[in-house]
Amino acid sequence: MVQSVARAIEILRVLGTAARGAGVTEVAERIGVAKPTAHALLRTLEAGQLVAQDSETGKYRLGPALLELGNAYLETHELRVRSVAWADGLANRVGEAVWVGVLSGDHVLVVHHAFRPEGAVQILEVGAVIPWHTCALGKAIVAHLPEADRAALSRAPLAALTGATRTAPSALAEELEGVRATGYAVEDGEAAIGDAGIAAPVFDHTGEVVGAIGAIGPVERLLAEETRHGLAVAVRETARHLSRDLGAGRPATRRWVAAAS
Amino acid sequence: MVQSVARAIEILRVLGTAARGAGVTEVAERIGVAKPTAHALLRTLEAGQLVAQDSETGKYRLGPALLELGNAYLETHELRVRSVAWADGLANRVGEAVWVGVLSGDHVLVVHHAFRPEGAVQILEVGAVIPWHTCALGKAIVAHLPEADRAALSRAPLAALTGATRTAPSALAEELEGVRATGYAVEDGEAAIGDAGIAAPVFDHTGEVVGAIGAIGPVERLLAEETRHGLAVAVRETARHLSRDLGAGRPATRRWVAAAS
DNA sequence: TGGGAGGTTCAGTATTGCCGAACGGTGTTT
DNA sequence: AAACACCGTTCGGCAATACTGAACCTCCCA
Repeated sequence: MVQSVARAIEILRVLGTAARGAGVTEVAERIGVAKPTAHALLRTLEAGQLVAQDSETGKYRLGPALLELGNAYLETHELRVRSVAWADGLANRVGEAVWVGVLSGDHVLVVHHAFRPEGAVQILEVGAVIPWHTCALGKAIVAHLPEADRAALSRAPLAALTGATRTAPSALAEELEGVRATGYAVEDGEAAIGDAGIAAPVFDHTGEVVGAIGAIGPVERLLAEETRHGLAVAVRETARHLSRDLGAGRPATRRWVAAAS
Repeated sequence: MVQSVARAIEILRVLGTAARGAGVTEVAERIGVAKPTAHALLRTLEAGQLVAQDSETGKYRLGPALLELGNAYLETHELRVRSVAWADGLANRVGEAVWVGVLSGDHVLVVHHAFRPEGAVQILEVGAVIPWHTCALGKAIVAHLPEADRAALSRAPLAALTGATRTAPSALAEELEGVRATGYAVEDGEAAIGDAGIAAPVFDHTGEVVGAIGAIGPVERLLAEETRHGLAVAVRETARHLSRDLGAGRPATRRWVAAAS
């Protein structure tokens, strides 16, 4: 482990959460180093355009190179690249916005967002992060993780974002069991009031979950009795096709192939 | 300057250009360090999720945290935040896609993309980078940079992306003069054949250029004699309003206010 | 005009990161 | 089938390198 690099990464995290930027002194305090140390690290990051210094206030903020690197991450991301066509198709088929997400720590990271076909103004959510237990994507992924990983994630303290958020490990374990049985996960206002989601897991050629794909929208449209089932089927089918694209099929996931063909 | 951090940043750059990821040995060679050194740096970056290791091939690629940080950069970016509403308005007014960009080194970085209103499938270009001299956004920005910066950028070797790309410093200097005179810049198939752009500079409260906003689309629609002028006016007006939003007005940029009001 | 806060520079010290050599695994060649 | 070559990884010792305390400068505020 390289100490200075670890500290530099901490600095990026600090600047990412400090909306208006942060000064050398503040950064030094937050990461627990002397002021000149923080300064040297910041200058190095600045040279690489990972942070930028406000010419007036002297405060530091995140830099443009991060956006470039984030974009490069997306372009080299196997799941994301393959999912674009499938996500657009699904969005057109069900008439809702579609998200593709991966697990990053204990959060879900949205790596693709296909807009709702006849949508008005919609904001792009690529790059957004959501606690795994509050969204359908997260539950679909975690339900299919190896036992050990799943247990670790369920043990950690789970925040309640709305009154509907489930935080009890036992209730979640039960719900994940249901996800494995039906092949899809549902969220009903657990991350934001009124928003719902239906998502299914995506596997790669080793048979491990690599992410999930799902539809997002208002509770009224997504979870209405008459549409809900059809939507779940469409999402699940798309997830299977996408998994096949990624090479899933033979070893641990034969059942998917059998069901899809 | 912290050596190890600078090297870590180099590694990110290397991984960003290596489409299929890179191994320890390759990374070590590219940045000119011993194999164990590269390994230690990679492990540290991996702990911070800035890179991820492929569990099978052992190769390293960029990690999800970069997308999160890139997103955080966008959300704290003054110009980007303020431009969202103006860009959408402009896109609706002129019926074309609208980009907002900033200068990052000698490239333009797209920080916002408003889709064309009645557009079919459009891919999102946020995070994309384009050489400054091949796009309208870049020319609009560079034309209004301080003399010294402008000279430095024009001196550097300029790549030709299409047959229409202007690379001669003298021709560019003349064009930039024209940009300053008219208040907007034009691109005609200089980055990609058939694509055109019209952009105007955006200033902040200090009177310095911070970026540019412009319309993008096929040459036939954008540069047709009958629409071209109206489009230029709309773009320029939007840029002025956006500049005012950022506090531009009194000191060095009085002329903009006078013209706009 | 004085005080204080914040960003920046400097020089010394020992902590820390770097390298050479060696290990274990995998895929390829002979 | 055995030997080879390649790659990611680990270890230990040396010294280069990065961290710290103290001081400087500038700007802002009282």
